[in-house]
Amino acid sequence: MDNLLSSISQTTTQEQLCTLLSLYKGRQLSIRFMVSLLSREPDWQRSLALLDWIVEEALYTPSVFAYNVAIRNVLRAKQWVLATGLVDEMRQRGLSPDRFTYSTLITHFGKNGLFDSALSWLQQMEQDHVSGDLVLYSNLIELSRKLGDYSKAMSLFSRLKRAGIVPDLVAYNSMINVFGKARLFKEARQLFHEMRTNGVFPDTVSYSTLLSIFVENQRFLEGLSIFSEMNETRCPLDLTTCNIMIDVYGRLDMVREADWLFWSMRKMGIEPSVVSYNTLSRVYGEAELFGEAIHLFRLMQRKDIEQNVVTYNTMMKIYGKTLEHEKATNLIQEMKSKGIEPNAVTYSTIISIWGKAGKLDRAAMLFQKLRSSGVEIDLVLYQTMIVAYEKAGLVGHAKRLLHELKRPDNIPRETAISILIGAGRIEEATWVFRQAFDAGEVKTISVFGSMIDLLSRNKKHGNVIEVFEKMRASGYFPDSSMIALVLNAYGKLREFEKAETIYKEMQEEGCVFPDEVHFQMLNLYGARGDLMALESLFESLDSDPNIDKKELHIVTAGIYERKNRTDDASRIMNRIRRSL
DNA sequence: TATAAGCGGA
Repeated sequence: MDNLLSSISQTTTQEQLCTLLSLYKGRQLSIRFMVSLLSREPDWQRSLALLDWIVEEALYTPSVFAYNVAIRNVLRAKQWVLATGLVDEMRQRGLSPDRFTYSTLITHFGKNGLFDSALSWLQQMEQDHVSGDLVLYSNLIELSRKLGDYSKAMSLFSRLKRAGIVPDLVAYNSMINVFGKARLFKEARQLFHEMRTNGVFPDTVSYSTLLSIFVENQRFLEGLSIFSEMNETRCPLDLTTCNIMIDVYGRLDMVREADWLFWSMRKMGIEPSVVSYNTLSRVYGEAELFGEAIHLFRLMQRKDIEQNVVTYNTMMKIYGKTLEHEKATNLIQEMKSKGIEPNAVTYSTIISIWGKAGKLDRAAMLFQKLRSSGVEIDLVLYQTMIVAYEKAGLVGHAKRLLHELKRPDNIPRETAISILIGAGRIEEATWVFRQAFDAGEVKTISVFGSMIDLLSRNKKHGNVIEVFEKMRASGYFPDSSMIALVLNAYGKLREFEKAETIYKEMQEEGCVFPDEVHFQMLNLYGARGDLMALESLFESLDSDPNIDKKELHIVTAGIYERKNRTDDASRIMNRIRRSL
């Protein structure tokens, strides 16, 4: 046997392999041997040949294990159809896929962006009563999170808990981020309680995650209170926490505190990183402490602290504020000479500075050069140039740039769509969106979101639904603001059934809605004149502890009033008085 | 599993 194993190498041809294997025809081969054969085989085509050989020549039914290895091999080669075929084949042989089969399938499909397929495998797994494990669900949650599909992450999290699995610290921390990104702050905070109930204790990352969520949403005061809670519970600070807090203090104009924190980091045993220096520079810049900022920049160089493209971009912006555009320009040369490559941020900063300094020709020339040189032009860079033209009164040039987005050359179509949306160009945005969607180029959930936003603002209800359906067809879940807009569009088109379906479907999936979405559904029932459904939804919301009761009663009573059902309206309002 | 920089006007 060992002989056989060692005589198979990468260069063995298909024919040689068959000849070799035929020597062993009829011999009893152990499962272990076959699996090791399969595992040693990195070439998916040959691994399939081996599997066939095992079946046909050795008259041996491969085990689930052997199939799992073969499936893994073809998946590594991105042979999705073959993998699916292998699962069918194992079923025909009376073998049931186990948790490793599903785990392999789901992780590979998911990591390659085939999210829909990954989820349908998950569905099959649940149908087969194979329980997924924490690792599998965590992987899927992480994937959804990275794609920005927070609703799907919530759905997976609720499935995980329904499967009786207790999430671990990493899973909880992921979900704090998910709820925060979905702007469900109350739910994000509640996770801290749930964690403690399950014996999982929030750590520095848990707190820093929540902290950064508040910062992202400009809720700096809540950030401060999280920070003090962190200190009260004696949760240790680390580099990231300090960096976030320097930022928070800066945004609250508490420069002295930012300064103090930065300079006491070393005493706490935390070495400030380039991020700490960059953040403090920006804080100085915004407080117009230009001397301090420049001093810090030089200090980094004197102390041989790594500087990066962010350091230079921040400094450039500061020179822009002090109207020293020559110094800003010189920084580009200086960074290049140090081997730091300028990026899209560098270019949009300098274009904006030149535009304000009246050097529009210089800005336009640079922009042209960037476009033809293949540097990735992103949303802000493109918009900066448009804005620079507009400010100089060159409206024609600005319009030409927008018009060129209909046929983007070296600009990704998703970027083109976002720019057109930002400029409020509905027709062009819709047109490019359709083109890009048909070409399979719309992969970012936020593009769907901002399309729906724009169309909804302009009362294009039919188009809202069109984009929404395309998004669902791509396997993405809508977030709560999208649900609100879609419910509204269905209502305007008097498609109440469809609205109800979405609302219920997403809830069954385990998505959490803010109160407004529930209230909107109540309104739709009212608009349809379905008072039975209205009453029953009202009752179920009334018993939900997470819903603001006072508002619920006011909204429901309002609906009854509009229907001239004053008795019902006062009945609802009376209940609020009773409960107070 | 958490952190830094660019537009600009709603």
